[in-house]
Amino acid sequence: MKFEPVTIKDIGKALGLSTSTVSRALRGSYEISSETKKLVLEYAEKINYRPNPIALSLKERRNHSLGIIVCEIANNFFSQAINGIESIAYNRGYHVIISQSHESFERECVIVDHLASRSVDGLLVSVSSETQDYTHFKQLYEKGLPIVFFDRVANEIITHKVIADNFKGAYDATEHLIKNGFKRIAHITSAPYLSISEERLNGYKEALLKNNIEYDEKLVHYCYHGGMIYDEVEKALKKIFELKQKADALFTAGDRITTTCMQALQKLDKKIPDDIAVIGFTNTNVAELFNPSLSVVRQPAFEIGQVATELLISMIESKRPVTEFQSKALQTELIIRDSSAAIAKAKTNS
Amino acid sequence: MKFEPVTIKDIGKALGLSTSTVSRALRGSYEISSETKKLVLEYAEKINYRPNPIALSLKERRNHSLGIIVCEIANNFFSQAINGIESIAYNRGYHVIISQSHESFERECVIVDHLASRSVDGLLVSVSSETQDYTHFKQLYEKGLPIVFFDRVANEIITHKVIADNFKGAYDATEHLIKNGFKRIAHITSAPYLSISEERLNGYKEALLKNNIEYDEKLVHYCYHGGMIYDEVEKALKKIFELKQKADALFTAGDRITTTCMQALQKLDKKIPDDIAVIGFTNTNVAELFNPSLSVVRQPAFEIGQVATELLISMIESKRPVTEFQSKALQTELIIRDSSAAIAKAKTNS
DNA sequence: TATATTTACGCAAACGTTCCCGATAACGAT
DNA sequence: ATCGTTATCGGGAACGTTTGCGTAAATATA
Repeated sequence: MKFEPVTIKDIGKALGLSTSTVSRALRGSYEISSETKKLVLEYAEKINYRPNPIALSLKERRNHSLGIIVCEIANNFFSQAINGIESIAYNRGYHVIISQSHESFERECVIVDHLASRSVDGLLVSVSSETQDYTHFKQLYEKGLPIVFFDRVANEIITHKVIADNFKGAYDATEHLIKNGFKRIAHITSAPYLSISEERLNGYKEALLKNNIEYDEKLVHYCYHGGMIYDEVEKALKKIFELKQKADALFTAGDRITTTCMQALQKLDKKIPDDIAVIGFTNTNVAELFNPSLSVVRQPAFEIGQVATELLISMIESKRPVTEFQSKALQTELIIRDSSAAIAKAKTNS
Repeated sequence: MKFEPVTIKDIGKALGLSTSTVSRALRGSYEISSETKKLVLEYAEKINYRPNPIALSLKERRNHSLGIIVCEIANNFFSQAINGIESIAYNRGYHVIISQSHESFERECVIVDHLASRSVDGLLVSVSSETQDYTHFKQLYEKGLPIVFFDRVANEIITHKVIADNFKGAYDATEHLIKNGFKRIAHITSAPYLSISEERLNGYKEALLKNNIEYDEKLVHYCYHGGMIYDEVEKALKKIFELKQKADALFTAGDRITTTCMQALQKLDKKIPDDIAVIGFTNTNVAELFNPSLSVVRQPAFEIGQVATELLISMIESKRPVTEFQSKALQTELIIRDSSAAIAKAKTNS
């Protein structure tokens, strides 16, 4: 099928004008007589003329579109972040092109190559859980393609970064468990080299330290696929339950990891919070419907998307090369529900 | 910031060749000597040349990109459908541009206008819950822009359509409730003029009819914003509970409506399934974590996205105008859990 | 009346690519 | 020696738009 749109040339031919005159008339240039302008405008309206954005892109060497790279759309945090991105982008006249790495480094490379070869003006990136090497981003970035990282950032690339305050979120969650009497707190997180994993692990450690609980690395497990693979999560949980010194609580770091853990715990027939208390990073909006209702660390995903997009667009539209970069950390929200409630035994201790 | 990419012209200049020769060499044309080819290829590789997709689009008058219009990404059904769309699109060399109508007719019109003005080769659409007028689609479609509808379709436009078998899905869900002893089955659905609402309502009615239960329109409520507005859902529920002849079960038609209903029921302190049994259309993957675990009608969202995309691409790439159109209905899956369990009282009846 | 200024428009280049036409040279066939 | 082939490459138009420059006519100024 072919889609035959009307061009500025067609208008010129129909009205006996040159393309330049038509172009200027449409843009309201002062050097076109008002009658001609009116003529052109009316005719353009009549035949429903729309300028060809591709031709414009070629001419202006930009696209008015932003590329987004995330691991997965079907993830509460990212879908909310994308909403934030979109809300800003559309107001500023930018399209948004979303790609999913599906937590694969290889796919991420392909996407970056594909996307960035001049079909977008800038990139909003949350790296895949497999990504340890950032040269594919670095190359483009050094060539002048604006990139802003959010959530999972590449620390070695000097640009704007927008994250949740993962350290504090993890600290608060862990301390909340401690305050409720739990002492053996397991931690299941994503790949260790991810920025978010490190930040959250540090928050977890710091809370233990401040409360005089020894850090035990046997309680920490990494899911290299960010919770996307059920077996990986179940294995981690099983190891935790096999410990001689039993764990009494679990802090999960990641949207997908949290929900997958809940599923695995259900399958393993563990009672929450009696067998194990749970709190986790997640942006699901149905946490209160869970059995038991789920305590969560909620990230300001929408705002993160917004802030990142504003920074990216400011980079794109900046005349001079940008030299000052921001790293923003937005506050998380600790929402206490039943899954982390102090158990009877623990309560008597407090 | 500016992004200065290397062009075919740069290669030509560096190698003392014309742009045409370089172009042909890169495409492996037979009329270029193998030495020249090798020279060009190696140099292109060295400086990491990438063809400018915008220039190609202008020349070939196509974009290799598909526009997606859905109400909301943060919706299990749509995010899964988009995954299906993407899986096909990327394999066929198409980009995907996602836009959200947020259930607003006005926004939908703006998006269609913006997207379709030649920045995409085709459109995959699930209309907003406010949409009753399809002229914005019809205009573009008649001009030759390929459009495939999925989920919420525009029946008056003759093109490919891909949906779940909503009639059967609703029929099965309703009949399941009836078989479990429920007789006063309420139905909360989206806007009445949406294709999915009508199809699901008909399935619901048919199941009642086949089982000799009178249809009572007082039991049916429409949420014109597809469950996105909490109050709308709560109001519908309250009306149902105010009925003299009490409802004993609820069948919800829509991802967002189902989860919002669950939240409202919790807030209204209703016990499921004792006060009211629940089954609903939803693609959430945490239904078994709910309290109680939620019985659902699950749509093959991923496959719907895939099939729709294949049909769209076949339209785009068809040489001759397409005249034969398909309407595919994929089977839903009924997953029984506790929220629709026969209650003790009902059980004795059976 | 001669010149300067304004008004209103057209020409053509440019963005990066492809591809139709030629053009040139080498070479074998006549 | 002439011609037709073949191999190899370049010129230039085209895709749709913007924009610097040129220029004709109309008007104002001297």
